[in-house]
Amino acid sequence: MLQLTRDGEYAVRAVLHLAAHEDRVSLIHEISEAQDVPKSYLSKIMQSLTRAGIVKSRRGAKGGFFLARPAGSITLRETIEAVEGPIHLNVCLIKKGECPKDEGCPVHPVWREAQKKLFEVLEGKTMQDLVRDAEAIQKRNSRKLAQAR
Amino acid sequence: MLQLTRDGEYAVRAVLHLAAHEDRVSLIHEISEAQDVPKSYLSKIMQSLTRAGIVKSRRGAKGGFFLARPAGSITLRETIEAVEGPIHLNVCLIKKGECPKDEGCPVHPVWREAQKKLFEVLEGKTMQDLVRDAEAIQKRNSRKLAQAR
DNA sequence: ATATTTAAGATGATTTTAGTCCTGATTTAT
DNA sequence: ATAAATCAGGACTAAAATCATCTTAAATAT
Ligand code: SF4
Ligand code: SF4
Repeated sequence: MLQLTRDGEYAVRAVLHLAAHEDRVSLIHEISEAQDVPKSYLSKIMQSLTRAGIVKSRRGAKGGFFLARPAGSITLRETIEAVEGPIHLNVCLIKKGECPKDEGCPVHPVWREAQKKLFEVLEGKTMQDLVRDAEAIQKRNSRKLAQAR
Repeated sequence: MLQLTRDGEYAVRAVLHLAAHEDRVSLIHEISEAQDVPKSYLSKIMQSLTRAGIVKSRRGAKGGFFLARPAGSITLRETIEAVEGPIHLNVCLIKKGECPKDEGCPVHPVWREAQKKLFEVLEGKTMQDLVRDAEAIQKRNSRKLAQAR
């Protein structure tokens, strides 16, 4: 359907939450509530993110999740690909020869270009950028609210 | 999975075939063989394309399919959307409020930008362009073959 | 020890994908 | 008129993906 799955969407929310609270560990329960993601589902998402090396976890009391690397080094693309697998807008972008027509196909280069542009956008924003953007939006919204009273 | 479905891929192949043979009607059977698309599946695809006003059909002997409009006015985007429905890279792009968090979400604008870039690419090539590109590729390939002998 | 917290795997309902097949409607040729 | 050709529409299906949930095991702090 050419649309992000819940896996990808939830992964972004979770990593963004960790980036916004980089100073401490966050619990599944807490992320789930704050980001509106089903708890047991989120548990699976976090496992993928951990295996992908984007977040780290500690089990047991005082355990939880935290970023494995600085928020400024984590992009939307890698967060999504950590849970959805590599993005390929069309089968012919998986690898050469995956579509038997790729050599002489005039549409193939168009998909390559489209995917390149998509990646540029998804790699252009780090989690740090997004946390800052969120703060700016918050500020703008409360200013608007103040004006409206 | 953030990937084009067979519907979209087959639709593009079919419309491209019609664009490359704009002077005459093409049969399901013929498109199916030339473009390597299952015949009965293609039949459904052509119905969607007809309903979307991209191709026209004539039934009966001497019937078949042909472009409803000049190849230069048909883009990849509309061909794909004719069979897959409107493209939305994430649910929040479906319409305002579809995701309850969209107002304060820092990721939302990123998806808007990504989709805009995708559309620019998919609208930047018409079927006429693609037919010409295909011819150019053909010429290049046969020249290479001649050199190699 | 015990309470807390993640890891891993099994399970399952629903939807989407990727097709097939059959019947009917329409057009053309004879 | 009739037969042949060709698309239109709908029913049907198998397999995979999506979106979860639940249970048990392992690790950690106190
Ligand atoms: S665009 Fe061309 S190369 Fe890519 S899948 Fe379609 S036919 Fe194959
Ligand atoms: S990116 Fe933001 S607005 Fe879009 S679906 Fe995710 S949370 Fe909602």
